Amino acid sequence: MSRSGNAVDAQTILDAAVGMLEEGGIAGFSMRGLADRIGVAVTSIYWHVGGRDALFDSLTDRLRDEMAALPTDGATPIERITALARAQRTMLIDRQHLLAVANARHRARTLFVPVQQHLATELAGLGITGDHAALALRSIEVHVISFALMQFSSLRGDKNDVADASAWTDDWLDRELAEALRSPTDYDAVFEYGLSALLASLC
Amino acid sequence: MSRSGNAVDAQTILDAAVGMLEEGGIAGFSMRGLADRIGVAVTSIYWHVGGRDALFDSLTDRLRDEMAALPTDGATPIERITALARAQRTMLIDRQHLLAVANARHRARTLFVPVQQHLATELAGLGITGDHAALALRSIEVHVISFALMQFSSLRGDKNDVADASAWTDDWLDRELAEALRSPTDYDAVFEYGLSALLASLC
DNA sequence: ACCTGAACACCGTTCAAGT
DNA sequence: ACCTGAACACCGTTCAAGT
Repeated sequence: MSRSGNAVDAQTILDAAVGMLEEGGIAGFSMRGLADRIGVAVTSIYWHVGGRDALFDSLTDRLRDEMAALPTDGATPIERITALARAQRTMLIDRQHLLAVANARHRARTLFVPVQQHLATELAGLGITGDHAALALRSIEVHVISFALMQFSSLRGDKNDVADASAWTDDWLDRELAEALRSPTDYDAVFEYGLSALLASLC
Repeated sequence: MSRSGNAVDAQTILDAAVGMLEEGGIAGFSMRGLADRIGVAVTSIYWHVGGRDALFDSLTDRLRDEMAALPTDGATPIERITALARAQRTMLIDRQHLLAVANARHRARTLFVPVQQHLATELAGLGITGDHAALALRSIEVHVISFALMQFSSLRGDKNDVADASAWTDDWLDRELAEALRSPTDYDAVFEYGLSALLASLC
């Protein structure tokens, strides 16, 4: 419908898929809708990129490759690790819907791969190697990715935050705590809190 | 099909839904399939519990209520917090599919509600109150839940662990680290590592 | 090599009709 | 009050047929 030239290749299809996902999320995505958006029969998508699963896998691979260029500046190893974790988190939140796509394919952790080697180098700079390095690396990995995953998920259902919070009446043990728990979660603060706890345990 | 008596009420339907989810996961669940399993017309489910979303919400509420009875033994506040976090994590892994259901409704964090008050009490015992307590509480919350969510998701796509690991050749900077990263993630160890880092930052 | 339409086997949901 | 069948508007995927 929306296209005039007929240069339909895998890249064009993937680009259109990203656009569609950014507009309506994973719930708003369908093979048929994607075909309409490109102006082609559904079946032609199957020829170029395969089915839904294959398409989602390709999008995941694309996002993973984009993650290779994340900035890693900072004076000390700890600062560089922090910067890397923050930058990746920002990018994942930015690309919420693609993260959801990776997760739908159970491949969210794949997105961490390009960061692993950088992180291993920084850990080595701190004298952390072997099993300990592997543990630290994976802790940071899970913290960054699962956190983004959950934040994304929570933002979509923000009414629940309020509903659940109604359980916190003021006459409960700590008025300031009750107050804080009644307002929506400050994900940035919670992320930083967990990250610095993880990094502190390294030294 | 499978029932003879005709006592079809909301509870029976929810129980059957849990059974169906345990067998085939969220992907294997459908309203029509559930109706067949009970031996009733699909539309009768709509009368008793509402549509798919309402049904999933009810299952989430049920699981949330079950979380109220988690054991909290330990000599010190830190030990009791640790025990609580571990017990909840074990239960979430046990009920993987129901956790996935809650997540599909963007209500995974709801599952933490029954634990919140216990945790707040223990934090108060450590002299932690107000905003700091809120931050600590939510850090533990996100750690427990998002971790279980991700572990569940990863286990379903375990082939990726191997595929991604192929990037780790031995001639890379740290042989022992490469070795460790090539084998599948020990989620228990990573969970404990992150949890103790969080708790250490409390004191 | 590329694109198509038709068909298959599914979905969730609504609603008028039954008892 | 409870349950039904029919119908609507969707899905993803396959495959033989076209050019």
